[in-house]
Amino acid sequence: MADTDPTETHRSIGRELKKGSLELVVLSRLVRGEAYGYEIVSELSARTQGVFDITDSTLYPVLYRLERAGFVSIRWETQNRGVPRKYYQITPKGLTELAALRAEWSRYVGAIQQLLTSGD
Amino acid sequence: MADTDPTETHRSIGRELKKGSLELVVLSRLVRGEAYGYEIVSELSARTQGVFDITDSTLYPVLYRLERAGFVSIRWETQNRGVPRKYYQITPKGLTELAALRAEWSRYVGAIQQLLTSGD
DNA sequence: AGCATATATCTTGTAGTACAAGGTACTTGC
DNA sequence: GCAAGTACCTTGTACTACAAGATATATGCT
Repeated sequence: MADTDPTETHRSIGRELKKGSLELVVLSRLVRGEAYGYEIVSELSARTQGVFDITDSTLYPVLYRLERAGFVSIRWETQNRGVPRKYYQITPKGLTELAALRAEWSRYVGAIQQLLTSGD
Repeated sequence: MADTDPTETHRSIGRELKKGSLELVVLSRLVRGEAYGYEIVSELSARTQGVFDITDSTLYPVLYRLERAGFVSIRWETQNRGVPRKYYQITPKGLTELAALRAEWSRYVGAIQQLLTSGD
């Protein structure tokens, strides 16, 4: 077993940081207007200069969760040219959730900031 | 199967938010001086007014990970009165890691902030 | 003495999650 | 024809926070 790799200290920090904030980010995007999955993936990476870099196999389960909870609604667009697209829109319930997530995020970031700058 | 609970939307948001930032928080605490597990648990909750609330069964695996990676060192203190305490100190390697985690955290928070305030 | 409570550590099992890897379907360019 | 890009979805894996429980020592109460 290759269990004693000295270089295997912290495989990927950012991976775990995304947990819990993905819903917030996606819902926040949908406030600006409807969008489809593939669009969101490439947009997030571009807008954050690659910091928030996710794959489609990460996003689709997120969208499915949001849909199942009633935070987004779906509209299929089978256009003449190209693969059919599944457009997602934020619902009133989703807007409420977004406000809660924003508050939670602020509280959490504030708490960590307080811990990091504890010059006590 | 109780799978269709309407009230089961987002069990606990904060739970997932902690992932990836626990190492940062713990190492940051140890810069102020050595501490033992039970102490850290109660201190974090108090310092953040209950926002960053973890249990000991969450912290101990974290400390074990940090120790295994060489980011903290251990000193047992078997005093006359009370249960023996396991004191943790941050190592030079841990200080380097802390700097990296701080940078990663800043980048990540900055990226999200940018996404949330995109008035475009 | 007996027993609950607080301190302090550790282990096991569970649910949730990001992501790699792969699959399907349609369209355009070579 | 066929590779590459777009766009969707599924399965399996590694990691994680945490509940639940176990263990040991000391103090307070009856």
